Amino acid sequence: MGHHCCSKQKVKRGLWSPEEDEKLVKYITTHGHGCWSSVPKQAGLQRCGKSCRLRWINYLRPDLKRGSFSAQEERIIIDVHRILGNRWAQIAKHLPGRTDNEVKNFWNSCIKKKLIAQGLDPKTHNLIPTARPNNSINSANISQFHHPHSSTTPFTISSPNKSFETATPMDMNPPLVTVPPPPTLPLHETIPISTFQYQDANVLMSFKDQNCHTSIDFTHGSSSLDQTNMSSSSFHQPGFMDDCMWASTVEPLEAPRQNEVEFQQGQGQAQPLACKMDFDGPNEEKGLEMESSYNSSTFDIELMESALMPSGIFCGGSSIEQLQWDC
DNA sequence: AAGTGGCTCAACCGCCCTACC
DNA sequence: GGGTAGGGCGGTTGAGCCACT
Repeated sequence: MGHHCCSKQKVKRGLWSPEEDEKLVKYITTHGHGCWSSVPKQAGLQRCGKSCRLRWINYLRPDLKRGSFSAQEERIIIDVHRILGNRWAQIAKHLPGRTDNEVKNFWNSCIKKKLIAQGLDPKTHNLIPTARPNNSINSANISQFHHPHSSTTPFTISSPNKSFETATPMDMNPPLVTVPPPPTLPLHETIPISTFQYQDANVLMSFKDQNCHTSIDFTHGSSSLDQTNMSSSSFHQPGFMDDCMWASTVEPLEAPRQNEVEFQQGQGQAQPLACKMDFDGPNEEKGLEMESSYNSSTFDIELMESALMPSGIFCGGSSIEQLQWDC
């Protein structure tokens, strides 16, 4: 059964011929697509509007990048997928010229198998407990383990707080730096996550916790990230929240100021929470502190710095910090 | 040469969301 | 509020290709 937009008329299905492609390209480049359901008729095609849309988006668009994925693109897909999961359209937005379909196919045909071969669960990116990776992995080489696809990856575990680099053997969740719990676990703890340079950067954070209450303080040199534009309600909804964009404005202030964001999740299953914050501003050093109170058994924090740049995302040296507490 | 199985990827399917009436 | 259309997106399918037997 076809889509309701094309159920009324006879439509052709299957592969597109060069003639059909030519008709569609000619029409859209001169008229634009407008309403897709009217495109086939206007362009003289016996196709469903939806099919035209798909053909244009996935194949005929002039800004598409053809050819195989680069190592950097592969790394980006893996890193973003680890946070967002199978949200191909979202992942594809980080790869100029690539479509969600392309990313999805590449994942299913290539990356997924690579991860499995390395003993990693492609869904969680964690080590499969019973799996034995094909290649032996040195547990001390955390950065290499986490990003096995690129020796030149910009991601390094290089927290300014050296204690975070003291990792325990990676027998449970190898993609994360596991921090041994302190002898007496404090209910509240302030953790300096990282200090980094940024330029028009995003910070993408995900939380996977149980009954966790977290607040994050941003300090920003002589200016501040204004909290007033934040949609606070969306921060409290369970599940992934990549769309709760915090469109902060950076306003110069006379004195450093802190902003606090609170995340709270109710009882129940651990769920991934993610938020994305956009920062506009010049290169400046910014401190980021996280204060958390928790009573869960596991609490993962992941920070990723990226930059929206035409050549791709993710810039910076110590651009990712990952911590895990095992209480 | 023919058959088979695995792989890739373009295209479709079905569901969901939003806008509009 | 309910129905409908259009668009977006993730999952799935299947044609075509290739390597192997």
